[in-house]
Amino acid sequence: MGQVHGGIPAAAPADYDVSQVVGYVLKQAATALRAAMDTVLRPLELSVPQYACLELLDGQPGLSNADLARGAFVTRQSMNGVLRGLEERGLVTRPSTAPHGRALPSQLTAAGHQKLKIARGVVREVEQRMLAHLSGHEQRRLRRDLAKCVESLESTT
Amino acid sequence: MGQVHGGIPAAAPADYDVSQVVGYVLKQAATALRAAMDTVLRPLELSVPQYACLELLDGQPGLSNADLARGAFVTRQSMNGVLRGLEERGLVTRPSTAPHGRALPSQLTAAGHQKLKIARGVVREVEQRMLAHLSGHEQRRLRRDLAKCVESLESTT
DNA sequence: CAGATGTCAGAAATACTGATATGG
DNA sequence: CCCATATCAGTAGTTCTGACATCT
Repeated sequence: MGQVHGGIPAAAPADYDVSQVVGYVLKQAATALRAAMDTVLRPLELSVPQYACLELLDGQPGLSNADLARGAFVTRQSMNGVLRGLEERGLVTRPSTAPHGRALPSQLTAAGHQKLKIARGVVREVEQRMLAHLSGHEQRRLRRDLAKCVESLESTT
Repeated sequence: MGQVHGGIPAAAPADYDVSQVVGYVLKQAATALRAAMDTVLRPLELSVPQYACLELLDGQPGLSNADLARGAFVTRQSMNGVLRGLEERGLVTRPSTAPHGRALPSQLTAAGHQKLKIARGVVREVEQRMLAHLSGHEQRRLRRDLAKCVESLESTT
């Protein structure tokens, strides 16, 4: 029936085409990336937040639940569930008592590192497919422009 | 405690900084935009999917539920709920019987147009804030690059 | 028949809100 | 006191999955 994407609307006045709005395309890209990551991570029994959690812990061991939640763009409650799942499967360890404040610094186990290594491989393939038609320079430029958008949004929010 | 964003990790080997990955920044930007839109739409009693629905129906009157779901990047089930909410509030009309196939083409009411006019204003402000530090050329370039990413992801999926 | 659509149902993950308690 | 953290509870919106009927 009706076509959402692409060219010329049927009977609409050409005053405002949503698909030409940067924010719309941004959402579209993020959704497509999420779906693609989900597809390749599913065989590994990893959700996107779970993968993000492993990646964050690899880069910065000892992050707290709140840190991980911010880094994976989910709530603390959701990250708590994610962390428990990873802990049950032996990919992550958490101390039962807080060594310093209330924060429980998590760590990757050997199995966690191994799992991440595989996951990172398939996710990198997705990323490379996404950026296939962009040169190295264009990729860095895109990352920089997106970072500018984030900075602008977070400044006066 | 630990810092996720920004500079140099504390004790980690500098082999893979997640915050430098395009996909990560893409997700970050989409999340920030979503949050900002949510903030300004809340006083209007509109969720982001509801606003997207109004915007899509304004651009292409008569879109079906499935069309709207694809355009707003939600499932048909979710869009069904969104549509019912908008219908109850008199912003959208849907025929009770399908004029052609099974599709029920929705339309904006006068109240819907009025609501959209206000919502579009505040959303545009958010968008402009997001793009404040990008020139017109850079904005078009960003949109084009993001569209390339979408195309690449959707091609071989 | 295949394909798209609308609808319903259940399970799961997530978000939002509020509350409580602990530690810096 | 203020703030960040961890945790629990309830509500709600969303996704996913599967299923079924209708129409082209």
